[in-house]
Amino acid sequence: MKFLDPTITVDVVIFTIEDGTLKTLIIQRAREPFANSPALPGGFLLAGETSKDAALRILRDKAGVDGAYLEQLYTFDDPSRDPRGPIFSVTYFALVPPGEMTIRETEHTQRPRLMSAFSLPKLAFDHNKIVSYAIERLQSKVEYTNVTYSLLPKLFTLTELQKTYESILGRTLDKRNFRKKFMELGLVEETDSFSKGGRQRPARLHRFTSRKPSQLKKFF
Amino acid sequence: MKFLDPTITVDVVIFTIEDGTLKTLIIQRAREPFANSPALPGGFLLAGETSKDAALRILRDKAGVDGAYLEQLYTFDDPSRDPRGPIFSVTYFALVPPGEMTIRETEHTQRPRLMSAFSLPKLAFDHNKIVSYAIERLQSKVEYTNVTYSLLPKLFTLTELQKTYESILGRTLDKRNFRKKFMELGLVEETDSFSKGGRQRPARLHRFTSRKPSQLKKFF
DNA sequence: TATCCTTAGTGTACTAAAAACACTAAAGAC
DNA sequence: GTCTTTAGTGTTTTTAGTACACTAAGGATA
Repeated sequence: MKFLDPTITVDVVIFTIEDGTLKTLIIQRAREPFANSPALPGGFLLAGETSKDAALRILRDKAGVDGAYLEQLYTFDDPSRDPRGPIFSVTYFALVPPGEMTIRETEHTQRPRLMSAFSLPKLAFDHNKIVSYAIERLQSKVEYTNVTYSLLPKLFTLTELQKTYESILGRTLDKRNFRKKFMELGLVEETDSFSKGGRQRPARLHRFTSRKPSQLKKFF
Repeated sequence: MKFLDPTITVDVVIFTIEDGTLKTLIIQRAREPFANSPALPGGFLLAGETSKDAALRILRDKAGVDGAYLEQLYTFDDPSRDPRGPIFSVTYFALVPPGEMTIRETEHTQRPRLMSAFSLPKLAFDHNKIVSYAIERLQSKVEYTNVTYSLLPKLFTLTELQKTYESILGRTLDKRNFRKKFMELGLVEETDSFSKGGRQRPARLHRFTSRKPSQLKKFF
């Protein structure tokens, strides 16, 4: 009876909102296999690291982000997923507020960029599957929890909040019902500040009453 | 830069219903670490196996079950979870209809038995955490999908169906509302058979209209 | 400085789903 | 034949969800 310890990698789906669209950080692989293919940021586990440590390291190195929301997604281990042999990928997804990423090239990754999560090109390995899985998870999370606080700046307008939901769920929501829900549930509260710089009526800025994950009965 | 490939184990939370209670298969470890402690059935990955293969093998070897519902849960890798060092556990949960298990001892496991999932003793490693996680997942699955077909025999009474839900959710449900929901959603259908042997009015036996997983809008 | 354009902000009426609730039916035990 | 036990069945009330249209305020422009 032979035991096998497959190699372990960690891949991270890093979501953010840009131009009202849900986007994911995609890099271009510098090396084989799948050299020059677009792929998720990821890498091998280093000695002494947990998978979460590795995910945090990838977030820091490739996106310049500390303290983002991070959640384990699934472990992919189909033997055909990597031509080099059986390689387990423990996957995570991260949520980063708009504009907080500092995208950096590294030795093995080129041309890191944000791409629309819903219309990605063919990615290396089984990375398209991983992204689909992450979107699915994000969509259901967003309907039953307050995680969106980690996709928005500290202060935001209710329209920005709504657009964030719409860009994740892929459908439009009713403005009045949306606001009613949030105010009734006490998830957000008014501040005394207003948005500036638009060429229209300024919008009141709001903040989340809590920036800790919490489960909710219902949502949309 | 050193890469590390931690050892990979697979642990399985095997649920079934016995005496109207949600139970889990628990074994007693024959060896260190945690010799003689109760624990989840599990083991190391064999050469060429995926984690799912290993979970199916464990189900077959320890519970004598083929073709049960099986779903990956989470990958636990806290460095302190195993005194031997960093060992990743890819965990699964399985659903087995009542009476379909053939519990077997194996070389490394003694006294396999079903125990109430909600009142387990202290288990080896982080196995209590794994069970909590599995219960949580099962509870939410049961509210939004038809997975319970895999916890019931082909033919069952509506009372058995309701008791299954109640034992998983840990609360009682209204008989009329429960039946209405199932019939309206078309999840179960009547058969011409009736339960026998009770000392009361026989109950009509029902079956699921479909035994494939499907998502539902709402439930309980 | 008046008008226009754009986004902000607000409440009510209708519809659908969930929850609460109590009696009759049929079999076996005694 | 009576008692005990579980099976089986609809309606009403309550709650949550959905649909919907106008006024407000600032910047741009003529």
